[in-house]
Amino acid sequence: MKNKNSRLETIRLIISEQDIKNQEQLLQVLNSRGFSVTQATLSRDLKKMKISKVANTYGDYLYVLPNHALLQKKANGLASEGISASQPRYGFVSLNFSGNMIVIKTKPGYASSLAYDIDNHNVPGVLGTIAGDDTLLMVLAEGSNRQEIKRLLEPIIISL
Amino acid sequence: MKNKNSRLETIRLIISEQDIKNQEQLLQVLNSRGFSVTQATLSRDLKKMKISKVANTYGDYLYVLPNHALLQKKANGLASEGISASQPRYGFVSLNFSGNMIVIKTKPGYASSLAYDIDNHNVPGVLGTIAGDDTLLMVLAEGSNRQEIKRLLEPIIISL
DNA sequence: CGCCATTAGGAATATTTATGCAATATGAAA
DNA sequence: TTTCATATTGCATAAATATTCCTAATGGCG
Repeated sequence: MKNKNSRLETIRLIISEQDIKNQEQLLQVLNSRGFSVTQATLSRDLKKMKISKVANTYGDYLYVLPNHALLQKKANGLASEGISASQPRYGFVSLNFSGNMIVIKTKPGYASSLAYDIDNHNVPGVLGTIAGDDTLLMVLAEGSNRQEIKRLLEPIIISL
Repeated sequence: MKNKNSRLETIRLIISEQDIKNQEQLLQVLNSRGFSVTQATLSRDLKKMKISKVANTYGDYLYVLPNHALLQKKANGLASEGISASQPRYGFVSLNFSGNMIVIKTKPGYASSLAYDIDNHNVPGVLGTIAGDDTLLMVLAEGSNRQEIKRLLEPIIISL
């Protein structure tokens, strides 16, 4: 049962882990993980997360997460002002500032969904994000206060 | 009326030129171009070409070609320090400076083709670009003049 | 030519997804 | 707490898309 956010997060995980070809199937999987909702709710959930169905090489249409990045990068920031998660969400690993940028490392595959969530929160001072597979690059507005941005990001990354 | 292949090609063209949100709408456009078919045929056509519907930044689900790089549209709008499209009809959404970088936001799927184009123009002062799905990051040479760079970029963005 | 296999496509229908409405829950403000 | 606003969700149904079934048209090939 749990709450909506954990359901959304679970949906993202399921979508990225296995081939889901319709909402009925997604419903089954969610049930097996303790979530009980109707197809109507799933339709709304998917729309909210901008999830869509695209064809794979075999022509099967499967649900996929949005904002899949085309590039992967590696970062090597310094860590004096970073965050380390106690109860990491989204496979969060680390966060470091470098110049007017933030580099967030995640477990493989998690970067884009975290980027999606950060984008959705419209954090002031964050001009944009680019996500690879396990690295998320955020560009900050000039004059941004690092502590302030960190304070705003922390609940998004860690909470729940 | 013509043959199937020219219809398929026309569909591809329409999809990449305008925002099509359902098969009914596509049907209208095809009619206006002299093709007369039913929704059933369109469904088959779209499947054959692996076309799918994905959400744009505003949450509207639109048909897109399987290869995002094929999306080529035109950009309009430009502005003061940065450039921003007040009513973004094309891929370009906004441009902002931050330190020695520029962040360009585009509609989903457009960033990489814009990056490609900018790279090809060898704009002096632009060291390199990296693109995600809807965000393009450009790294500028130190001491670059913003107005100068903007002046060089504008025609590229607008003429896309 | 006649015969068969293949392809294309319409009409009707099935399947899948989205939504209007109403009920309940949650949260904020007084 | 009470009240008002907003969010969440299910149910029923609408809308959108896919498919089944059938007919025609086409192209070898003997």
